[in-house]
Amino acid sequence: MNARVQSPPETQRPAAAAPRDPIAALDSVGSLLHETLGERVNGELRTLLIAGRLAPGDKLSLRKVAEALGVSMMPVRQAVSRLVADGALEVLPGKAVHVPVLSLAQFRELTRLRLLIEGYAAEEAARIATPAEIERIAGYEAAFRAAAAASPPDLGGAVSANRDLHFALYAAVGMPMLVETIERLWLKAGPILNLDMRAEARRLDRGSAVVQHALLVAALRARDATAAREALQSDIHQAAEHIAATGRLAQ
Amino acid sequence: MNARVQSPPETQRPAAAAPRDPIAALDSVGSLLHETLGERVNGELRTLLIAGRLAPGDKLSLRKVAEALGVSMMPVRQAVSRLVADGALEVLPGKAVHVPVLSLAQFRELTRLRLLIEGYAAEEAARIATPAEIERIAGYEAAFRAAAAASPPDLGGAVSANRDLHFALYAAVGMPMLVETIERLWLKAGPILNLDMRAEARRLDRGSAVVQHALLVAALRARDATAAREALQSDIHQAAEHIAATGRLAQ
DNA sequence: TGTCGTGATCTGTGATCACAGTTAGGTTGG
DNA sequence: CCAACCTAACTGTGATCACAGATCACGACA
Repeated sequence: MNARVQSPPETQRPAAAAPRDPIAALDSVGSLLHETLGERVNGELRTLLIAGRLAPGDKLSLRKVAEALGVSMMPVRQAVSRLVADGALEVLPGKAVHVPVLSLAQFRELTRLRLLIEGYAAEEAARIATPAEIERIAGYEAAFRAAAAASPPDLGGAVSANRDLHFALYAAVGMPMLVETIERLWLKAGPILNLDMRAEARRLDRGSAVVQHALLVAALRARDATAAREALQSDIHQAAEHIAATGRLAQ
Repeated sequence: MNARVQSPPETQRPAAAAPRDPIAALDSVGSLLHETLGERVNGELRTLLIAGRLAPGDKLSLRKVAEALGVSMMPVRQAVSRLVADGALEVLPGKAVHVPVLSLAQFRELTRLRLLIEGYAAEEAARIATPAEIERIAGYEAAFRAAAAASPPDLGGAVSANRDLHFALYAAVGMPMLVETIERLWLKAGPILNLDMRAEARRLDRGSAVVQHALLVAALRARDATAAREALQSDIHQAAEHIAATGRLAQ
């Protein structure tokens, strides 16, 4: 059933006398196009969830999703399994898989975790992000501001820019597992947060997110870790308070 | 493909005139025995990983695992899918699924995340754990100490007691998503940490874990959040340094 | 003796079918 | 007109089969 660590990888290709062999140049590509169908479906559903295109309580049928995406039921099953493991989807025995409906307590817990982990990420990013990464983040900040200021507000664009802004920040920390952890939290929060942002222009008009994003970028440029953390935490906190106030949560 | 939020759940059972029906008392149980085969396999593999019974680099075959557990390949596929989503297993196209071999950098990142999140959990637990929960944790601490002091040391018992101790602490915080997040980190770290603890008695002899565990329990009883966090972080830090010193990590 | 080629075997992936349980809609009886 | 039942459709789960790619070992050639 199991075997100990096999031969080390450096013995894979025999040492050739040629200074440059074309084989070695080829095997760097090709790793990306080996994307399995299940992973593609997984990415598709993941995007829908984070973007708030799937609302809490929405029901999905494996067969319907499979038909809509032009694949069989198997890849969908694999994708849904992974999302259920992440808590992004739920499946009760005998019932259809559905997007979980968070209770107020669960949403509050989710927000506490986001404040802790994403706050830490902002702190670290302010310390070690490269100038290029900071400017990239600033670009998304500008895009978000523009989407919010447009009339009528570009809600879909704001959702995308907001996501890009945050994850560019987290990626700048250089901790892939941290990014994965945060993405898991977004998968759970996305359906509520972004469905709301997509539905209501008021939150964008008030501009609290715009303000905090600007403060964040300024803190990054000033290498002020504390200010960066506080700006990001304020962004999360204010959005969460807005959601909690709508009373759209269960219980 | 999707439908809006359906009828609220309070309409599920028609309002009966009877003050107490035995049916309502029964449907609280039964959720546990409705365990699918895939979940059982998932739990089985998860236990093996956290306990360090599967070493980094170990290869698993879907068919072999299925045969060993007496089920078909399908439940194993589902379980492996979930564990791959958690990063606890890896599957390269065309190759067998295997336990990931962490690089030193990845292990350091994992440790940083554990210090942040589990440290936070210890802090909160010191604040809100009930006396009963603290005594439960103290019981596991005693079991760990006894396993470490035995001659020869009860390595398997120490691994179990250590796991029970930590997760009793985290459960006391009352944040299920926090526990899930931590469990995901343990799934990745377990194969290295506990394989080592299982193999080498020296770490138990030196007793650094015993000391930190005792400090942790004392801090919990004193409601000293800072001391609890520091004791837990020292426990994690010292174990991680020990692992890093062995040089068993890749690259 | 060393090295390359080649075929059998094993790998995960995907599709299709069968089944038990639930859901929803239509119909019947009051 | 309303409620209860009953049937037909739909749900996820599990099993079985087919397939392309990778691995490994044996054998032939230099």
